[in-house]
Amino acid sequence: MLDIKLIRSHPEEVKAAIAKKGEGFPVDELLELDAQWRGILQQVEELKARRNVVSQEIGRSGGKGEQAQAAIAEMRQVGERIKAMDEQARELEAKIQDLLLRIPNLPHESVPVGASDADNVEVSRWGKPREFAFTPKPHWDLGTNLDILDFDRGAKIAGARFSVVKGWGAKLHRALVSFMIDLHTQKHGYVEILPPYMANTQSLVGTGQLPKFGEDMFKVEDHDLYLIPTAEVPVTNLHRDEILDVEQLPLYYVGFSASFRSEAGSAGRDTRGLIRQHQFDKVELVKFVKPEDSDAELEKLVNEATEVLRQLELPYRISQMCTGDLGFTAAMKYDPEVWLPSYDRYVEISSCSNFRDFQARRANIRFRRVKGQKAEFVHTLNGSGLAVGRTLAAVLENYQNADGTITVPEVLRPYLGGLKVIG
RNA sequence: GGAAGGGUGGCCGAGCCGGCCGAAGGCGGCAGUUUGCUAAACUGUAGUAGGGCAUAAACCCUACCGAGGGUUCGAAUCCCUCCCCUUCCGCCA
Repeated sequence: MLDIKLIRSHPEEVKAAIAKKGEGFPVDELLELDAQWRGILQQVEELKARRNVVSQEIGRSGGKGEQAQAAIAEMRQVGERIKAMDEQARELEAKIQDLLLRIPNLPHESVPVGASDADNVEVSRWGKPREFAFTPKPHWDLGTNLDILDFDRGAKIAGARFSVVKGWGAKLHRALVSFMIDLHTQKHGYVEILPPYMANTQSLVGTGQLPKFGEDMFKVEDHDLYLIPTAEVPVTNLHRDEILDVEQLPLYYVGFSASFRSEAGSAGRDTRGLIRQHQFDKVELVKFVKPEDSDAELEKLVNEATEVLRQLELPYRISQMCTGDLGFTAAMKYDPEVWLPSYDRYVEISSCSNFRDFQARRANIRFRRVKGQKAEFVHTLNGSGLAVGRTLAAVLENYQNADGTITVPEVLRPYLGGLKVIG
């Protein structure tokens, strides 16, 4: 959410910044409603001030006598007007609030301007895609042949885009989770969080999934609950409506959870394998920082997320999202992408964003620099560290052998009882 | 799911037969006084949000006692609905 005061004072700048994201927004309509609201507010507050004064007089006089009776009759009229105007003001305010919640975040000044993912900028590469002496198989074939992935039965149980991970595959998956969480807690100083897998409307408004993107989630019937599309939601909302001590910052959390996405609008894309599922596990990094630190914290976050790939020795590159590909909530975003032989290209395996105060304003997460001073909004950031299903796919494909077996990456062996090869 | 009791300022806690209650008192906070330093004591001070207001300070107004409605000239206080917490019972991993 943007600051309405910023929009009032710099409407043209706001419009221009939104346009860079390739989106339009009725800023003028919003300002018109805002002006109406303030007009009514002034009038109704005057009436309330008068009613307060007169009511006190009535109280002092005991409500007896002609004068008091007249005052009571008059205030009854005033009360009617107040009620009607309050209703108008409420309606306007609700509209304004709804509009504010639908305005995208403004891009960071430094983000390259572009229309789509075609204009994203590769900022770095690490490792080299392996040259296979044989034709590499996609992970869905490898996994099925080894009987560690079962897509048919996943479909039987729950439908398309669900899968079952089995035996050494499940163990390898669990090893990846432990490895990632251990790395982030032990080396990067994150606090481990196991959050609720469902969240209420307010939480989803806080991180920006609602009100605009309800269709992308699974809603629980008869409850104000959604299956979380990412641990970002519960973990960021840990501090909703809180004022943090400045000494607490920066706060680093590593949340682990399943993530549930309806994938509405992705029909026909990535239909094979683990790449695009309705449910996948993810290790998520979330930071709460002081505003002046968030730019540097984003760089650090990308480095922490990709440390997983370096230790797994998986080749990757980092793309910086252009203004047109930032999405609704991000001011700046880097996507680490892992090399996937079956796709013959780099595939997104993480997404690291700086939201600045966009989420903090929605979720009302603040901090106080000095006691007695006004609280300020924190900046929030998050990034996958990493998406576990995609990492599993990348490990299977990049570590496959000619005979269809999988070599276990060095760093994972301690988690698998020293196992060197699956198959 | 059933029964009972609760949700008041940073925290504890009074008020709850309607008006002088933004709200006693205590703790904590902040600024002073005293003191070689600390502690203690004493004095003073202090909520949040929105609007007036394009802007700093000041000032004024409005709202806020879990949330939303209602009654009333006037609601922390009365009525209704909902949410949350605690305890007991039932059920359950």
